[in-house]
Amino acid sequence: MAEKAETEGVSNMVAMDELVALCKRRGFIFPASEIYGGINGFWDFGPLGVLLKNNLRDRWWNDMVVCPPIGPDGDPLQIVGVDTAIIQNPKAWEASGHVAGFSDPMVDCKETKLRYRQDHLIAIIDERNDQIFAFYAEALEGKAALKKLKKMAGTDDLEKLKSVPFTKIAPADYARVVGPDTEKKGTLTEPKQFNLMFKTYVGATATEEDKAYLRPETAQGIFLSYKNVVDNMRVRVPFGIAQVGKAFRNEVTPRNFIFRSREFEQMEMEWFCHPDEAKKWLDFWKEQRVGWWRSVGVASGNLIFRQHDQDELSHYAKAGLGTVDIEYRFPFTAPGYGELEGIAHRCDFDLTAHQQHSKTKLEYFDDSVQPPRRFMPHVIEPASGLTRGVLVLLAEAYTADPSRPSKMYMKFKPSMAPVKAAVLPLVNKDGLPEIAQKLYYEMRTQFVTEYDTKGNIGKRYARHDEIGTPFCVTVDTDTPNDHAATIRFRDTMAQERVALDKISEFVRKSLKE
RNA sequence: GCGGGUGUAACUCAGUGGUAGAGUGCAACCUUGCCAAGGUUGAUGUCGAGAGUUCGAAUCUCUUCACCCGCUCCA
Repeated sequence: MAEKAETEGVSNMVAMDELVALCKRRGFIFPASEIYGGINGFWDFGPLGVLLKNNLRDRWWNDMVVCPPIGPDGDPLQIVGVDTAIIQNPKAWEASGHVAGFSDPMVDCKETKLRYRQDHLIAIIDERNDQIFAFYAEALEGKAALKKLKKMAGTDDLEKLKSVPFTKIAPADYARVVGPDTEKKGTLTEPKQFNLMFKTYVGATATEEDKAYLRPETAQGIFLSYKNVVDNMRVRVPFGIAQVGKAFRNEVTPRNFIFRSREFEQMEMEWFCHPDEAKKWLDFWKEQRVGWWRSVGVASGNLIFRQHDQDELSHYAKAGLGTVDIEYRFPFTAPGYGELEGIAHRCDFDLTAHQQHSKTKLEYFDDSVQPPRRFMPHVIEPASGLTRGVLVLLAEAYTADPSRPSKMYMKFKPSMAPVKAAVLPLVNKDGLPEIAQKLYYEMRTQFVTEYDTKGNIGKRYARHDEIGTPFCVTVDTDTPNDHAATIRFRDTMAQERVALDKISEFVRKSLKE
């Protein structure tokens, strides 16, 4: 990957295996259940990883709920937070479309070993000899497809061919089907169901009637609590409800470290607004969110917007203004990009669905305008992966530097860094530890600070480079006399001498940037 | 799920049937007085797991698990 990235002119891109190794070695992220051989698609956050994740989460929560942005009208937006149950009434997932839509029947080709989504295929039926050709919808337009059709049909006359969705073909007829990438008949297997929702059982008896699901997205919990929030919290449309929490998906193929795992964490905010204002808010949140990612230290050049094509839109977004993704240039996608956050116009899909299924009125009555109006709010949803965000921060921070002993350092924005400062006595004697410890006791009450006396000073700097500590405070032999210590900056390795009683303030200021 | 690859110490890896190794890291002490310096000492492995072949398996066979790459999937 690193080589590929370099040839494409992408500089400073870390190879994933190096990043994964660092994450393990320095306590960011471990394979889950490793002593039992691991478990596919699950990862544990180690001591540093959880600090990093919490920093990102807290920042999001602060910028969404505690201190929401100023809106287009110049007033602060109104956003409240919730923390809903991971397991809800299973009917909620029927209403949301996940029970039906969260499973994609797939067919495999025994000949070519390729796999196809059944609903992505088109069947061309040759009525004269009962042959059926399966094609990828988009591949049908090519000349090669035409050529293949003519060849297989044994004639140039294609008038007799009929096209139907492949889902209409009964598996019993698959023996007559020629797969998309082969010329043989009968190589496709029966469709297999891939249900991406985790099932569980509520109650100790665990019968089919007790079946429930682990949420595949946190958003539904917000829609389910929407009525309670509106009824009890004096919120007025437009307003938002935010939530951070775990979600679970039985991904077909968990891949790329924590990028696609089966248990992950989402940061989602549902913004409820009048249908006529959806466009305005979609544009607002789009800019707001990409700006936010920049503010936590992601370089603009590694972020792009990508508008979803009509046919890839989620079931809830088909009718609306679409979905735009904020994508990041991950090491494994470079020079391309991978999804980090989706900003979707969910229309009134969810509230309407829950209103129907639950028979509970969810429409909003707005009497702040003349004449008063009743409507189902539309939803603009900025939904990002916290877990993916952590991966972005890690990939973004990894900075090669052959000139320093560690050969690299983690260039976290100081406010995101797991450890903000380290207090290091230059040598572990001559009264230095006592002074350093006193300083450490003061600093640790304000931000995550480590105190380290082990090994020579170079080794300690190197270790803190690897975990991305932005400031190392070194108490040296002059300190007892001048009551000052040096602050060593991670990114430049430069040093600045600062009075002991000003050091906390110095670090605190730097963290606000 | 399919195909290919990998799996040996915390990390990187050597070890092709005969007593499990190196470097780094880690721990202790000494030395050291600002960038992984030096010295002494020390700990760590069911060689991913299970079964088989063999007098004997890290090594050969089978099964399984995990990770990586490709396909597929990714609300």
